[in-house]
Amino acid sequence: MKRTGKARGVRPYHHGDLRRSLIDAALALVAEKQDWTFSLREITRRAGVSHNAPYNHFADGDDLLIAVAAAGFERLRDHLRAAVSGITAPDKALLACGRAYIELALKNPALYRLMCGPALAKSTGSRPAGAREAAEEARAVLEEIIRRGAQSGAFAVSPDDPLEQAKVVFFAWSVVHGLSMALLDGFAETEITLDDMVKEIERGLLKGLTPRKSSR
Amino acid sequence: MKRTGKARGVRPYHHGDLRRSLIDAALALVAEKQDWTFSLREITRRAGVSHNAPYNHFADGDDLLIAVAAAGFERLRDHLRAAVSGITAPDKALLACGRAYIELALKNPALYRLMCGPALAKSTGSRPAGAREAAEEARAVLEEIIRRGAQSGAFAVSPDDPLEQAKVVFFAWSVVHGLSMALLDGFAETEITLDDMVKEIERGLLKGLTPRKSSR
DNA sequence: ACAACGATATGGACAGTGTCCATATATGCC
DNA sequence: GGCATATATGGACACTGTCCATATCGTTGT
Repeated sequence: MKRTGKARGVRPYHHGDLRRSLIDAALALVAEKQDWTFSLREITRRAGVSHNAPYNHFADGDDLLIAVAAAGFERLRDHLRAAVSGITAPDKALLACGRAYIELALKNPALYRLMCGPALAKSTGSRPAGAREAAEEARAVLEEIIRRGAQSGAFAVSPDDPLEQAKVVFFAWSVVHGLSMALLDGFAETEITLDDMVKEIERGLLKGLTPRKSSR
Repeated sequence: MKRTGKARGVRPYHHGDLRRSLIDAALALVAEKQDWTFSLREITRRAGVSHNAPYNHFADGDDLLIAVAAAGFERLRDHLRAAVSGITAPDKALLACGRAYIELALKNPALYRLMCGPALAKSTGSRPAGAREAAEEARAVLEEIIRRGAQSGAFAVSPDDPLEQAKVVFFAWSVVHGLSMALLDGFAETEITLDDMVKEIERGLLKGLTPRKSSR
């Protein structure tokens, strides 16, 4: 059963796929403790390896956490794709996308915070391939919706101005991100449900606050 | 000059106001390193005290960080108040408030992250008086603007429905928070300026995306 | 004024941590 | 087969958070 072996680099090694095992162990710890201040050694204990094993796959502890965040973005991407698949109306898709995003963030707050914090905070250069990539693919879901809405005339966005579309994408992303974070932070003093937030997205993002037929 | 001493509890002590000194030292470290992973002992070194001194004022390291976050919210509150003072038109005030918020967040990203992370993440009970208080006072600035806009008819919000107003406040806060974070996270692939964001707030929050005179 | 007391700071100690180094062991290629 | 290299292990060290006992100062009651 010897593999001809072209040194792909990303396959089971001596001890199995330890890199993946470590990331999974860390993901489990984040989910359990809702925190990522656990020690690197705790991860190795859970994975059943020596306390020095990670250094063959990660530069240091932060590097491992970045990889964990990357895994989180992959999940987000898949979740968003699944949520909007089959929905053709841009406004419906936008709401479904926002709902799915918030849903996932609230399901594992610590992981979401981890994704937003350390991983993205560091200079963009040092991020492993998967992280930036998955994050951009997640955003691509939203981009596609905005683009379709601009072309169909459902959104008040010029279909021929990519920069304007990019700004709207940025804004829409910020809205759901902000909603998620504000809720995570317990910033909603009043009881606010997921449906309330979707309604607020509809109201605030689609319709705006300025009266349609002003009384002036 | 002896004070009659009614044990107010919040005045210079034996060694001066060490509690405040420690918070200031930590604030300085956060600003310098743009990170809060430094050790408690490093703070004590900078403050010139023993490595055990903090334990007379804080339960543990996290407790100190929470106090640092509280100090950050006080700054934010003051900054917002200063930014909107004297602006009467609700829509102008809203934009000025958002601009000031983002401005401050971008000036010290690490502090802003700290405020949003550990401090607010923990259960609301354990937070020191100042934190929640200052955060609510900061939000009160926004609440006031929304309330005025609702009453004057500048915003499409019922002036008699506090819950509706609360939701709009929540949404508006989320928007600026999300914009700040998205920018901090380097999420804007295209070059986006502060003015761009204010314009996007105006467009997205006030006017909305749905065409006014739809072509349907 | 003075003594007793509580609050505040200090130094010592200990387990746990991150990371370097040298060493062992498996894997892939010839 | 044998060798280079990637992968895992154990030892070591400085550093950290936090507990404990001790020293010092401020306040309060009398």
